[in-house]
Amino acid sequence: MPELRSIIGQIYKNLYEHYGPRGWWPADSQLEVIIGAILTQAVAWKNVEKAIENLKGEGLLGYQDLLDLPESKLADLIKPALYNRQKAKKIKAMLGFIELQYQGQLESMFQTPLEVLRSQLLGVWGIGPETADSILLYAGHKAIFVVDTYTKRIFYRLGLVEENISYAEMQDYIQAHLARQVELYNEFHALLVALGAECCHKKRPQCLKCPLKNCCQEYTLAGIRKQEVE
DNA sequence: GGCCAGGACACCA
DNA sequence: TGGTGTCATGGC
Repeated sequence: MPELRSIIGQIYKNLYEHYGPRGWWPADSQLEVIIGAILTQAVAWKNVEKAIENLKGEGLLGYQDLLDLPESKLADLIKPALYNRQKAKKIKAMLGFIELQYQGQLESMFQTPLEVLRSQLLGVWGIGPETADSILLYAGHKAIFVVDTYTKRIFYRLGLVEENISYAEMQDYIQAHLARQVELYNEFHALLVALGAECCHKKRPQCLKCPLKNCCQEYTLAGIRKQEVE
């Protein structure tokens, strides 16, 4: 266990003791991480698994296979992941970027300095901050924290941040309180997702089994009107 | 059968 | 800059 400080460290510790190591990202290759990061946009991971299985089942999760695959066929295969036509377009845009900028070489891409590559990724159509950071952390092993809906919701309900905190602010907050280590960022994000998926749903503000203990009581203290909770 | 699930983009004021 | 509509499947 790395040295931890502040309340963030305590949250990490509680979650780690409750869930154990998550072993993220659930993928067999860097390319699979990239595809999964796009597919999971606005969707729980369980929806993505079937789409990934479809691609694997057809033997189409290789770089050149995906590059050659017609967009419409790709859209059909990833249907279970929701917004499939848009996501097919996004995957194609990402592959086009890798092809054009790095001649299809992921190793070369991930040798690019973090801030430079992040900026490039954000320039690709369909790649926003969370998707870019997921790719950088989980495929590129770069020390950057991935913020998602769960992260904001959990820290808001703990009374630590504003409800409408921006992506960059939330990321700065975490990174300022947690040592810049790839393994730490990897595990913490995965643990927050585990908690979020289990009990911090949007319309279920109260949860009796939360391993963070009383975070939902804090939720009422964080400025939420009581009738919205009850 | 309705509702909800790890975003990102376009468009508008 | 911030709010809103759009995308559009599958499981509970």
